[in-house]
Amino acid sequence: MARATATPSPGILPPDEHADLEDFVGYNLKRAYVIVDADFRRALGEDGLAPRVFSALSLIVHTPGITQSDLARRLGIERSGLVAIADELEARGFVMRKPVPGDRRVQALMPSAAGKAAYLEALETVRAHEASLLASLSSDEVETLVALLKKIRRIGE
Amino acid sequence: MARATATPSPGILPPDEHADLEDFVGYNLKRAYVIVDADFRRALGEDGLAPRVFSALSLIVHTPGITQSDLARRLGIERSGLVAIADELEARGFVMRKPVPGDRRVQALMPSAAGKAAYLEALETVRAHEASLLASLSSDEVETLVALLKKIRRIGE
DNA sequence: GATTGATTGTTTCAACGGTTAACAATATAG
DNA sequence: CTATATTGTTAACCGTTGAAACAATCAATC
Repeated sequence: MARATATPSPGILPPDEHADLEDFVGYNLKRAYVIVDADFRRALGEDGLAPRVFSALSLIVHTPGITQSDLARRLGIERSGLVAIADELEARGFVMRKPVPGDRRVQALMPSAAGKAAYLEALETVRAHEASLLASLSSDEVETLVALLKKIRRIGE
Repeated sequence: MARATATPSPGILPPDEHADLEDFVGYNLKRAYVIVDADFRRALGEDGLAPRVFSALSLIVHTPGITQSDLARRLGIERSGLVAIADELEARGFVMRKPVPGDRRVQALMPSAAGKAAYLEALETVRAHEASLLASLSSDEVETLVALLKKIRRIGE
């Protein structure tokens, strides 16, 4: 732990090195994210749903008829970025773009039966893999971790 | 919050919806990471150090003479990806590639005085911004968050 | 009812971060 | 000496994201 005292270079390094890279939330967040993200992709396989596609499908299944703009807002991305996601979901036959009577601009995203089934299956797979990956954490730890992450999320409006 | 009961579609949705998207560690990790990452870049400005460059510089300052391969391992990326980072650091005059007597393959990464100064300044900036961003979390909460994230990091070897 | 201003979905373009695969130079083990 | 491994590097590629523009459509205001 003590390394500043042995530094041969001029004393530019401050005595209070309390805020190392290892102590930054951002750095640890990134490193942890990379690990969990990789596990997710491993879980859903080579040509399975990517994380963002899974997230979109989840919201569509839970909120049938949601608009692309609304979905983008909910996911925190631009609506231009959501087009490719909706395209993929539609190409897989999991989601349909249905015109809305009142407003001819929007197209409601409706999950198909196959979409719902695929979602539930992926859900179970992801859940199992995440639980297995995080086996070294107690359920209490996971709970507080999620709570703290949600607290950070709440900062971004 | 009760939405399954009002779903007009056939009862494919299971009664135990405990594992929603919002409860996944991966999803919350990603969302929180995006927020903190954006704050980091905002803090260091348009043409400031990118997170990964800052991380690399930090390790070089704390471990003068570190090898590119070692640095890549420490950062959890491929050594091919580190070339661009080292290039940028060298172009900014923050780091020098110094040949090592014993082994003519490796080049030790040495921080310049400007590099050390730039690091310390960036360090302070990032620290202040992160503290301000996470003001809604107590120092205890930040501490446990970092501890939990490190626990996840430890999973990836 | 015509005009102004927003909103929606979309395309195109660029940037970034990262990986893989190859390569020459060099080092190490058998 | 010969095989094997490692280092730094380049080149090509992929996934994610944002920015900017656009036509179609809606809402509000005169």
